[in-house]
Amino acid sequence: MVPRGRALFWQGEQQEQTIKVLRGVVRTVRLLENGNRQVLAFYWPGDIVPAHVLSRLFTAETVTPCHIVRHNLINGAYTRDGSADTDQMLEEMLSLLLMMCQKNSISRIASFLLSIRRHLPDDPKRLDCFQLLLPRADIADHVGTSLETVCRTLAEFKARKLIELPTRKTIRFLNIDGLSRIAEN
Amino acid sequence: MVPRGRALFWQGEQQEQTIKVLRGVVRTVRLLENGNRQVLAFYWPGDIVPAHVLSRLFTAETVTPCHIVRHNLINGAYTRDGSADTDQMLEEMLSLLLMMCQKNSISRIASFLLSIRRHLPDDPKRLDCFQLLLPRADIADHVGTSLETVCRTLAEFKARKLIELPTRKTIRFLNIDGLSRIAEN
DNA sequence: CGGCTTTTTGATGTATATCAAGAGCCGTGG
DNA sequence: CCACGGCTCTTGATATACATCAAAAAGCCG
Repeated sequence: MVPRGRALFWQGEQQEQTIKVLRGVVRTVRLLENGNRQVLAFYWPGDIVPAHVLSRLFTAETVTPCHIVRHNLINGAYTRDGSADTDQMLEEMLSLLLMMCQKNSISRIASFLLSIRRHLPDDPKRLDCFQLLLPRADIADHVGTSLETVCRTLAEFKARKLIELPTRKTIRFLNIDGLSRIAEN
Repeated sequence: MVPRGRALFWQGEQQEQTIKVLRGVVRTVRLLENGNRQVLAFYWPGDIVPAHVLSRLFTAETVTPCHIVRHNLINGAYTRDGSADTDQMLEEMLSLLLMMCQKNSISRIASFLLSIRRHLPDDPKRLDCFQLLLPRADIADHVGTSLETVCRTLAEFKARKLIELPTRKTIRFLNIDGLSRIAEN
């Protein structure tokens, strides 16, 4: 079990591994010259972090406490096609790029919510609710705004009855179509 | 010779080729849902457009009249490692991403100018001047602003004596360090 | 020389960053 | 069990960079 906020590898250190997430959430991050962070992607239970292709460019960190398995590429029984990892990274970067191309943050946040929806674990306490595991700052650094804007946008979605936020880390989706329309801009 | 404004391949049509630029400039472009364009990259004489990896996602078009050679991957004498093309595309997407992460367009445009500087052909008529082959709209769609902002920013660089613009399509760099400082933000 | 495209510049409105202060939540330790 | 300190989050006020609309100027080609 890896506690939250730990680095799994650092930007620049070459990895010969692949990391599978069993429980929790992992993020890949790049530290920018101007001091800002860019979150490339989040990895959910079942996802694979292709460490050997990412590690040159990104740092991986646990967003929550995590269970992970490291697969050694050299001698381990590694079944994946080598190009699959590169393809996955390409896909991640493309989807981030397309997100960044959307002009206003409201549609970026809407499409982000839709994209993570299927991954969120149920909230045992509440019906139809999910645990929104990510801090606002992480969302902001992924979609390219400030965390204040994330807050305000979520508040606005709530006001428009697109979502509910029973607690800060709990979300209920009320109107998926409405969110989709906003996401399309 | 391919005239300007022609498509070399269309987003979605699978290519089994690679395209080498001998003269002129090529751009790869993606049409976005909201009607906007995103220019992924420009290709200068000597550059290779890895058509077989890009063509699923991007369209390639000539920015100026071009001389190109198409290399067939299947039976042609193709010396490049297959993964080199994927790597190149990754690099292109990463550099675009990092560019989009810079918050203000002034630094994006500064770093863009610096990045194309070495590729620009000399202007035979003027000393120390280069032919700025790209239309403002292409620059805008690459760095993610409006073409008006590109104009104003160039005008500002001129006012600050960082560059000169003897004609619309001619540029002289007066203060590279100054531009670099702006690029770093 | 007209007519077309590209570029420039101006005026205006707006989204969002930034600064700031307060509120809610959580874990630790008394 | 409560109290305290430190986080994260929320909300407000303000400033500003930039998009957008519009019109004029410059360059280009037949």
